[in-house]
Amino acid sequence: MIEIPKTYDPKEGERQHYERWEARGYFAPEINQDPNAPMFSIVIPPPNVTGSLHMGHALQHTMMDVLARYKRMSGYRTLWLPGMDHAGISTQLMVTRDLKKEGLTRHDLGRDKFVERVWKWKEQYGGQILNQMRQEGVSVDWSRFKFTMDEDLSRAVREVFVRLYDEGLIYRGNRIVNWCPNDQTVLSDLEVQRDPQKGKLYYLRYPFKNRDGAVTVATTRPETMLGDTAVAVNPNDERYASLIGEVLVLPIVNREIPIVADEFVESEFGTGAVKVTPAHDPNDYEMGKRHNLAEVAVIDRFARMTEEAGADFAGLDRYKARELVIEKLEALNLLEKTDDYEFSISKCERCKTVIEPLISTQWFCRMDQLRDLALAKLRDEGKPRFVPRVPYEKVYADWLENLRDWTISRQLWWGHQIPAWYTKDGDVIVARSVEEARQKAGTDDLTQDEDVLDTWFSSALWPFSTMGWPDETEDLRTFYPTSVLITGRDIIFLWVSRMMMTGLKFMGAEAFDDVYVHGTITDKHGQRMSKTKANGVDPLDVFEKYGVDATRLTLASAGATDMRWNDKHVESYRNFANKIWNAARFCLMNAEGGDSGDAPFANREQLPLHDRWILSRLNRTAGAVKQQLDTYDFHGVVQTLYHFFWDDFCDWYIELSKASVTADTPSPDRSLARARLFSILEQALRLLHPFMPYLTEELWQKLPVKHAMFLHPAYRGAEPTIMLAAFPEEDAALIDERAETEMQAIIDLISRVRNIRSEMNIKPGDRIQLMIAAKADLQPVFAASTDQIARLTRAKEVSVDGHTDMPKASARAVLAGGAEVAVPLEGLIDFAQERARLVREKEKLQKEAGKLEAQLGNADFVARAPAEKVEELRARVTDIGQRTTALDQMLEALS
RNA sequence: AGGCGCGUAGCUCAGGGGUAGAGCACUACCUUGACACGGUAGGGGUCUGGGGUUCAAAUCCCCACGCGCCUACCA
Repeated sequence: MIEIPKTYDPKEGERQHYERWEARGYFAPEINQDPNAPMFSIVIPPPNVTGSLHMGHALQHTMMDVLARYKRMSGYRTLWLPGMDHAGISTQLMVTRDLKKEGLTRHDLGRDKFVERVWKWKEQYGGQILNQMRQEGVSVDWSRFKFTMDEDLSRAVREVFVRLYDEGLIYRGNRIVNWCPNDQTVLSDLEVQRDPQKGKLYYLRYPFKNRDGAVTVATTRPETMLGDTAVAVNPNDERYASLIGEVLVLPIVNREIPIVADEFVESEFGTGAVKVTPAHDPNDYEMGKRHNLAEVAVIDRFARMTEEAGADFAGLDRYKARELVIEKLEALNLLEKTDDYEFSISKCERCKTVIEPLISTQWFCRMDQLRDLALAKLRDEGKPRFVPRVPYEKVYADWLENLRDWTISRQLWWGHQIPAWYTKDGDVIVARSVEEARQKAGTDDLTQDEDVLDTWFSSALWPFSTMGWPDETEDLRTFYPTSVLITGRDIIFLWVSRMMMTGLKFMGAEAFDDVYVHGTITDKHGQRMSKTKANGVDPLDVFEKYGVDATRLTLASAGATDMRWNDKHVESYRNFANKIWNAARFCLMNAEGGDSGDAPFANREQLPLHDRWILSRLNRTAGAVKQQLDTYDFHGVVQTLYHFFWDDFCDWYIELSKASVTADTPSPDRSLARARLFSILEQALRLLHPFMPYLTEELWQKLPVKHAMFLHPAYRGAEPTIMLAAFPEEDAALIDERAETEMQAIIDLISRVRNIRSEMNIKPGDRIQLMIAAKADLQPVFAASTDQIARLTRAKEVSVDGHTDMPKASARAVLAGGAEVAVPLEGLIDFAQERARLVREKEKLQKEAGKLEAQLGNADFVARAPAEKVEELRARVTDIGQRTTALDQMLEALS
């Protein structure tokens, strides 16, 4: 007898097991000794160096770990590659904030010192998430850990940059961009968020130069009028048709500007005439290009007015300038009116500062060729396969279709400095290194471009840069393309699509076969968890309270849909973990003799029903689990495992085995029963392991079984651990329909008797007598199980025959299929109560029969529904009829 | 403004043309030799509303309402 505590304490094993797994190299693909093993690989979406573990991480890490462990146990050469992202802007902001506390700016330090400081910060605080990840139990290969700023990854970045530049896909240009006046850098469209905003719509009058009157334009940003170089109207707008080509005098600045015609203008909006500020609005910029308009920059990089805005304005903040413009226009009687107006405004995703569109020289990446590669892959091969396919495949494709050039330079110091150098004459040399640049330029007198690359540029190369590209490494040959990417929907554009494009371009193959897009964990009100709202739940707290395994089950069961977080969920899975613990506890308490014999389920035909049944259920479960894992049905697979373990194994199999297992005297039968119990438990633990790594390892190690025997052949010789044991596969030969049907009859019978006990208020300690009447086919089934039936219904006597004459004073029930059971209750039965119970029973049946008969009475149904459907209904009606008749007889007997 | 998703038991969610499901919560009984983080038996839903297709709709289609997300060049 092996004694373990009554309650599972998750903390005990968590650290210890993880350290052992890691130390022994179980996470590395090299543990697999089968040269022909199939491959499975995942690269982790690298968390930001500034980050700490949140629910989103815990969710996706759980899912990745489930898959990695499942595949590893199934004999796949499995690589889950971990890493971290340098997170350009976020990290630079973090360190800048630190400096501010010391009263310093980054400029006080200078670039080199600042970057040095960021590295130091990274060593000290960065990557705390990595230790938190260890707690989650993630089976990542830490020996392959990568950081996006590692030298090898930086080399890949430069290589890609040079190749794209040489092909003309990367270029430097002067264009309107999103500028963050706070972070002092350009941002890509994807790093800008649109927020609804309550503001005003100002109607400004611009007088004609050569005639009386004025044209009124509407704007939300009157301060930009100082930079206007035209007014545009729709060419089909009759109101303005005759005015096209006329000249207006821009108030305050007194610049002469033309009225131009452009399709872009919506006649219905405002006055149908639009002021055009090419230097400060993306649309106006495009219009300016179309009409050859001057670009007058009136706002600078600090969102202050420039000299160009005029002496009264120069140096003013953009919002102060707005007030002054309005003031001046009012004085000139050129402000027609002001309306309240709600619109959306672009903000910096990081610091929430309002973006200022500016014309600036930046590096851009042309996306057309890359986009076409990705679209062709999707169209021709259906790759990547999105799960769920709807809506993500369409979202992905639509975005690609409308892709515009990507602004890849950033005015930051933390990141990959752009591998471009300038000669004194201003020639641009793009090269892999300064040496190469010097060689190309023929001079040493070069200055490197100050800017760094968008963080997502290096992320885009992640699946192959981490595996050694541009070298042709063994890892690339083995693990690329990766098997699946697990990610949230917020980075499909920022990251997923870009990895796909660069993978196709530089590896000639998709970055991953499948993309699984998981749901979002929200707070109980359905709100996104966020730091600013302070509504987040810290996964580490949850681990502490309920254990890692329970948390993992909760997260896995969320699947692809959003889930409102509630500790109750984790609590129920904590209870499940405890249930598993105690089922094992029962087995271990009855361990003696259970380790005898390696094939406890031999001679299958002679096995007791419950043994054949549990084998069938186990194999069915294994089949379902495989099918569900292979289709990323995380929610489904958790349900499957939960119900198999709790309902089938605990509620029925253990209970049905108890008589044999707990027999007082040792016997071959007892040993065999114990061995069978261990066998099922052992396999169940293996099925559960990908989800509950700690608990299953803890228990598996305690089982009195020959552990090495269960290792997957690919790991033969390894120190036994459940994480390298073979994942149970369905053996179709062990699926036993007959056993399941017969077992169902017994379960029904027991449930009905228990129902009688409960409804008739029979005291738990009272032993009852059971009389079962069954047809010839079921008689032997019940007869063979009378001991177990007696045990589970607390009966002292069970008889089975064809048609017993039931005593009048008995509570009775009729089972599906026609078997009847009676519980004689001489002196105990309350006839009125029993009648009421039977009437309720009958009413239920009649309600169902009513529906069925109505359907069968419908000629159309009988004529058009599939014949087997009609047959099925008829059979059900017949069955209900028989049971009703039986109930009537019972009622009659009671009257 | 468009696109998409969702609306199922008090709560959180599965399911998805043919007998409405789970967990939690609730009721009653039970400390039965694994587990009260447990056992047994129950109660509870006209599957948001309205139309349509069909022999049959919670499920498919249309409309409405409510909620959420994404995309966007209406100043």
